[in-house]
Amino acid sequence: MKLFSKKSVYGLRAVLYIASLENQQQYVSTLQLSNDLKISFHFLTKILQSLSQNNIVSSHRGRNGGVSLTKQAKKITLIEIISVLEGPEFFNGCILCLPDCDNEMPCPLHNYWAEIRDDLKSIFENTNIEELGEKIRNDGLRLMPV
Amino acid sequence: MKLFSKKSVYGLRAVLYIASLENQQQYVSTLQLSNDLKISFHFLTKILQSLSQNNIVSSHRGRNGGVSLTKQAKKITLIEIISVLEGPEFFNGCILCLPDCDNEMPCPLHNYWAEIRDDLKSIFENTNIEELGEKIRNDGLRLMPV
DNA sequence: TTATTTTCAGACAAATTACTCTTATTTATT
DNA sequence: AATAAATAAGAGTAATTTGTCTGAAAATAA
Repeated sequence: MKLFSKKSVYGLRAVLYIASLENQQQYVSTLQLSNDLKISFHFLTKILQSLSQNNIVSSHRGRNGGVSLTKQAKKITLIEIISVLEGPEFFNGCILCLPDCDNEMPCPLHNYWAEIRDDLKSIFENTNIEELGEKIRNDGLRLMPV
Repeated sequence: MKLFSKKSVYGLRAVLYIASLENQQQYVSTLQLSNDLKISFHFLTKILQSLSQNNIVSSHRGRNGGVSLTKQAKKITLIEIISVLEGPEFFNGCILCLPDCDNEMPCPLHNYWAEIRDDLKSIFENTNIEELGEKIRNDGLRLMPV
C-alpha cells in the first residue's frame, strides 16, 4: 500500500531523524541526512528545500550549515509535514475518487472509508515529532532499511 | 489521498456496477460500462481483461457479449479485486516503506499505522459486493462524478 | 582573499502510471 | 456466407513521479 509518495516518506524520515537528535540547536547537513538515512542526496535536497520554504525547517548555507527545525519539536505535528509534501487536501478525498463524496452523496464505500480516513487524519494531527523523536532515541526505532 | 491506483478505482467501480444490476446472468459490455461510468473505454478494457484472467469476471466475445461475475456476488469480496489489481501484498506494507517493519523491528509510526491498515484490510476482506450492490440499487449510491 | 563547504535553483533523465490506438479473433444475427 | 458486435493482445503515447546533474550563491575558515 503506497499511502504516501516517496517525497513524503523521505521527508518524514528526515524530519524524524532530526527530531531524534539530542542537540536540535545545531544544523544537520543534507549530506549527513542522506548518508545516515540512505536517501539520494539530490532528491533529499529538493524535499528539504520544500520543507524549508514552508517553514518546517530552516536552512543555513556554508560551513556547518544544514537544516534544523524552525520551532520546538513538540509543536510540529505530522500533518504539517504531509500538508507541505502532499498538499493540504491529502486527508480528505474519496476512496473511489468521486468529487464531493460525503454523507449527502456518498459512494458505496464512503461509510467504511470516511471513518478510517478520519482516524488516520487525527493521528497525524495529534502526533508531534518530539514524542516520536524520543521513542526513536530511547527505543532504538529505525528510520532506514536494515 | 490516493490509496488506490486508477486501475483499482475503475476496476472497483465497474465490478460494483455489475453487482448492482438486477439481472446478473447476462453479460454487460465494456462499452456500456465505460459509457455509464464515464471511464475511458480502452483503459477499462485492459482492466476487465485483467479481472477476467484472474477469474473475478468471465467474458464472452461477439454479439451480446461482455463480462459478468464468475461467481455469486456475495462470494466476491473487495480484497479479491484489489489483490488482482494492486497485487496480493497491498495491505501489508510499512507507511515509511521500510522492509520487514513489524513488532520486532518497528518504524516510529508502526503502532499507529498497523492498526489502521489492519482495520482497512479486514473491511476489504469481510465486505462482499452483493451487499454493496444492493445498497447501490436501493439507496441510489453513486459510482460516478455528478 | 581564497578555498571549502554548504544550500539554492533549475534543467535534465529515467521509471512508472495512465491512457490510446490498431489489428486480430470470436460469436451471433441476418 | 457475410456482416456486425464484441473481447484479446500488444504496441504506442502522454503525464506524473522519482531521481540526477550542473552551476551559482552564501557562509565559514584558513
